[in-house]
Amino acid sequence: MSEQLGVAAGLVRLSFLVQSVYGEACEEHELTPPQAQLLCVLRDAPRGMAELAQTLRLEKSSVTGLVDRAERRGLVRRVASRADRRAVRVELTPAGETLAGTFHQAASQRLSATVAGLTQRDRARLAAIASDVLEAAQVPAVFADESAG
Amino acid sequence: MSEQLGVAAGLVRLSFLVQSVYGEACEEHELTPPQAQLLCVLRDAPRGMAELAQTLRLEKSSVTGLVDRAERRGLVRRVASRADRRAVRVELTPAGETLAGTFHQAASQRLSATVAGLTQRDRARLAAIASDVLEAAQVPAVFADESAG
DNA sequence: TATTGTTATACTCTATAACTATA
DNA sequence: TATAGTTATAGAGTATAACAATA
Repeated sequence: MSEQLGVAAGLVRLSFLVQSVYGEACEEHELTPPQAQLLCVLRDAPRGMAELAQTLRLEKSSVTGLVDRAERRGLVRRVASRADRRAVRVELTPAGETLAGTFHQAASQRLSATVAGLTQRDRARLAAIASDVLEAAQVPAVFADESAG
Repeated sequence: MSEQLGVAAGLVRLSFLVQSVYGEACEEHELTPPQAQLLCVLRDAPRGMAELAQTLRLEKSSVTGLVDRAERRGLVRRVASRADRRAVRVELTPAGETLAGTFHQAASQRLSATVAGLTQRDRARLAAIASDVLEAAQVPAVFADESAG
């Protein structure tokens, strides 16, 4: 039995653990974490480049490169907007949609396994507390929920 | 009031939030997240390169570069081992020690602020549940605890 | 003028493969 | 042979600054 961590250290270490598990799911699907994030965001709906920059917390020029590489791999495509001739909408290709779905499922399973040792009650508490924190922080939904909840 | 997330989505989104807050503390101190992690690990004790690779989950060659850049910035230094002439020990310089300390404090404060909206009881539950998960997962301590608890 | 997006550039981070030196 | 660490190389990711095109 190790000592009880403070909440700050607990959050940091837990987040590194989660990122590590998420990264394993990425490797399994030959995705880098930023690419996986991109696909997961686009699963919800197509986005413009500026919108992606805001959601992913990146500079516009970084999004250009990220989308370039995903497009080169056939996972997303740029579609010209008809309303605004400056703008593009980035959307998943069928291959990207499939990959995004299987990735999301695999990541969810790995994360569930990571907390499988907790009691049912503690898992519910963890989910509830996380929801509270996220709601207060107004975080963009960068990973979809698919719980029965 | 948004819906209650499932535990997998809650963990992923929470971890992105925490990484983002951690990243802000990094920027404030002109550190990249991997550099900050390196300093925080070395705060505990000097380490060999192979040991660092394991703790940070990086290849040895990646650690070489990370330590190179930190050393160039005067934050760490390589000290030849006397027991094993192949080996080096990486340790914090005084400047690195100071920076590591103020970074850790700043990050802790930001994280505490992030969960300040929770009840005292929920914060304690979150810390306890995180401890349980981390203990089960055998995670290396990449961010020190300095709570009273 | 403001916004959308790209290009040019530079640096950090990371892995793989091949290497040196020591154990 | 195995281990500790570095070098060479290549690619992803990121930011800043400057730019083009459209609103």
